[in-house]
Amino acid sequence: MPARAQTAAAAPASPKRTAILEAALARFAESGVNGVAVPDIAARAEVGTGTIYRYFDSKEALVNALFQAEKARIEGYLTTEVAPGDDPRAGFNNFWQRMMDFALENPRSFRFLELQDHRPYLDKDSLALEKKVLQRRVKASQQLQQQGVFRDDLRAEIIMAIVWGALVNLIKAQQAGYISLSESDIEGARDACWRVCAGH
Amino acid sequence: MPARAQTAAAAPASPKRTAILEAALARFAESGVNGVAVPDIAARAEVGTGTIYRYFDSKEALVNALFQAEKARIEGYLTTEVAPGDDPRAGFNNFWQRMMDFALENPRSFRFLELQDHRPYLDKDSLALEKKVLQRRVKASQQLQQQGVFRDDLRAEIIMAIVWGALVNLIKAQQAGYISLSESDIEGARDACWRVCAGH
Amino acid sequence: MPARAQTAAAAPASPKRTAILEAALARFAESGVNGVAVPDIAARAEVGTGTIYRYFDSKEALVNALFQAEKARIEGYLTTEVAPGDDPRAGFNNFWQRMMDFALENPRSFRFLELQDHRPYLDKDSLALEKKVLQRRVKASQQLQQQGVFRDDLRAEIIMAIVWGALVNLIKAQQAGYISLSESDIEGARDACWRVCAGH
Amino acid sequence: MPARAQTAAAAPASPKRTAILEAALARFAESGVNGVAVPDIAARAEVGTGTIYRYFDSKEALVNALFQAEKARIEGYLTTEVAPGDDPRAGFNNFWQRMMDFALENPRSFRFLELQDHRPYLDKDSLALEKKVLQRRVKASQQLQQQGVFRDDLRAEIIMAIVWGALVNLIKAQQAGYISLSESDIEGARDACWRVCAGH
DNA sequence: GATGAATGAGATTTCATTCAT
DNA sequence: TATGAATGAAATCTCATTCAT
Repeated sequence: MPARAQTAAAAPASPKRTAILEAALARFAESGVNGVAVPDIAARAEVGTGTIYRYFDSKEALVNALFQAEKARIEGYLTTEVAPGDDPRAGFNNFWQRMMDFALENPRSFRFLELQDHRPYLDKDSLALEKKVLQRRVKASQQLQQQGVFRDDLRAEIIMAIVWGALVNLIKAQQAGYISLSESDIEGARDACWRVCAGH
Repeated sequence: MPARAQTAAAAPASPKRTAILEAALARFAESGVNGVAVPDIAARAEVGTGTIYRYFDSKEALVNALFQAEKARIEGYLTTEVAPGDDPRAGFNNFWQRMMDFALENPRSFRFLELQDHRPYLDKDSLALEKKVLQRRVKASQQLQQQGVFRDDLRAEIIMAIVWGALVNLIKAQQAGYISLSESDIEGARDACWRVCAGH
Repeated sequence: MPARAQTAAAAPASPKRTAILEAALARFAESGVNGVAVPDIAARAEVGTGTIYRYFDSKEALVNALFQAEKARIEGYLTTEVAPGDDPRAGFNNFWQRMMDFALENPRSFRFLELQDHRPYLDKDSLALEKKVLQRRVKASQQLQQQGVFRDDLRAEIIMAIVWGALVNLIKAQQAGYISLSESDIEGARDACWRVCAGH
Repeated sequence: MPARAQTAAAAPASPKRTAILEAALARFAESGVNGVAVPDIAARAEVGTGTIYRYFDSKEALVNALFQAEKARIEGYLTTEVAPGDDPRAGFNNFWQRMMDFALENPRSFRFLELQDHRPYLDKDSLALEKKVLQRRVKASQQLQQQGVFRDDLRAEIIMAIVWGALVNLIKAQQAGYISLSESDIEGARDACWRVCAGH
């Protein structure tokens, strides 16, 4: 059996299960979790309504499984092994570009994760996962501070919150049609955020 | 205290109406728009269910009235007359502090506005108001660019999106309990964002 | 105190009471009893909602009072003293014309009485009144049979049901816009109904 | 037995759908459309409340479907092919008898159709159907006039309105318990109505 | 007496979930 | 295992009636 990216919950992959998760993502991204009825998802996944309940205990469970899967997906996309000698600035640029690429290639995933209406559905595991992901990012920032790359007059959590908030808001503004990001906009924003992180 | 903007919709204030809006804000901030039934709001406002429908045509209309009122409130809070000779850096610091104060004093308002699950309820007026508010902020940024205060190698929309996104995410992280912002955190974050805006 | 036409229930006349009954008639004729809310009637009568409940115990009581008043009105309109020597054919023509005139002059009264959606509201008194009115008409037919004017191979009730049904349906068809009744249509219909009643 | 007209709306028959329509007819005939709540119908049909909404978009849609079905049913019952050589008087007698039979066999259908409180619910299709049915009857009368069977000093619409009004009122009076129709009453009424139609 | 804002029981409708096939 | 028709609890909304002013 091939090694498989660990999905958050130990859940057997299967074509139907995958189809359901994809359909749910598509519909949730369009209309929000509350705006989508379970039979809608079934129709989009081309399975029977009851089949969804064979793979997920409830709509809530489906939302959580999807949340955890997408959270894992974006994390997998963003995470890179950093070798000791790598140029930190190039690493930051790389991270920035990956995130932009992810949002461009997976707009539905991005929308679903940033749409906040799944929040009342999230269970302990999902919330724990979210916390873990945040902590991992904070830890990375702290390392960069210790290496003298990031300025240390600002707590790592604060740096992270600023950069992540900026990044997410740029993408949301673009998806909402408020702005359109050119290559140079993206680079300019990236450099501006670098000024947030990096010392004088 | 900042000048208060005129309440968005031309609706006669009345104690019951006010109580309903307050109750709705409290409940929506807690559980999301979709997680709150109209009788819940009525109970919290200590009015009959039917009374809500005397003041608002529907739950949707209530959400829109609340959205517009809170949007106007935060705008009123943030907006200041800028005299030509004012120090731009002090103005930025002032803006930053006002926003932090607003979030501290009106956590429910902030949560409601940033909770995205009202989006499917928003009508043309609400969306237009949101756009107007954004445009006003962009215009302010453009002026600062023209005055040579903000760097001009980054479009004003981009600057705005970064700073606003950062600000909102800091507050959300605090409200979610992920971080706790001290005075110096707030000042540090403010200065970091100033580095986003201001030239070299 | 002036002599006053006996309203079915012993109810004190008063300007407000009259205004309420008129408003109710107007609105019921437009939208049906079920399609009209009590505050609508109050608005049309230019009185407070509560005032209606000073004059009538309930919406049901109002419907009954109106039913009885209008039933009495149409009866008063149709009833004539018949002197022994009067020409029976002229009497019939007269009755026919009165009914047509009534429907023309009081379209709302006619519509309300023929609209059937008040039926579930009617109380014992209203139903008794309706029965009494019918019996009076049957009795008149019987007298005409005894006088040899109406044919006696058909029970008086049957004759009445036919003529009244025809008359009402003609007026309803006109009010619904299905037909438009000219003078000669009315006379032709009258003569056709005379053929129902009169012998050989 | 008369040829049955195609069910008005192109809706797939199904046991549940049929049960719902039957239950609705029974309850509406008893208490009027406004006097019956949807769960009442569901209980009578022995289905869940939600099931009604699987088959009909709304209570209004259910009323219209029922109206159209019953209108089609009575039309199918009344309509016969007339061969050129048929005796017109026998045809009239036959029509009369069919209508009486229908009312006897389908008292609820008759009551529902004559109860006017469905009127505010009727949609364009239902009103168009009603008009079509009326026009068909008028046309039949006109043909009889052209054949010299019906007198031509009275417009066909007027003849129809009289005869139909008489017929309906007889049945209503019987259903209301005001009169009881014997065989000879029915024949006498029929012959009286023939005198309305037929010449000289 | 007159008012009309307030009420809450009850109506219509939705949708997450079940279960017979 | 897969299905989707059926369900009924719960949501939104209406309106006859009350009662403090």
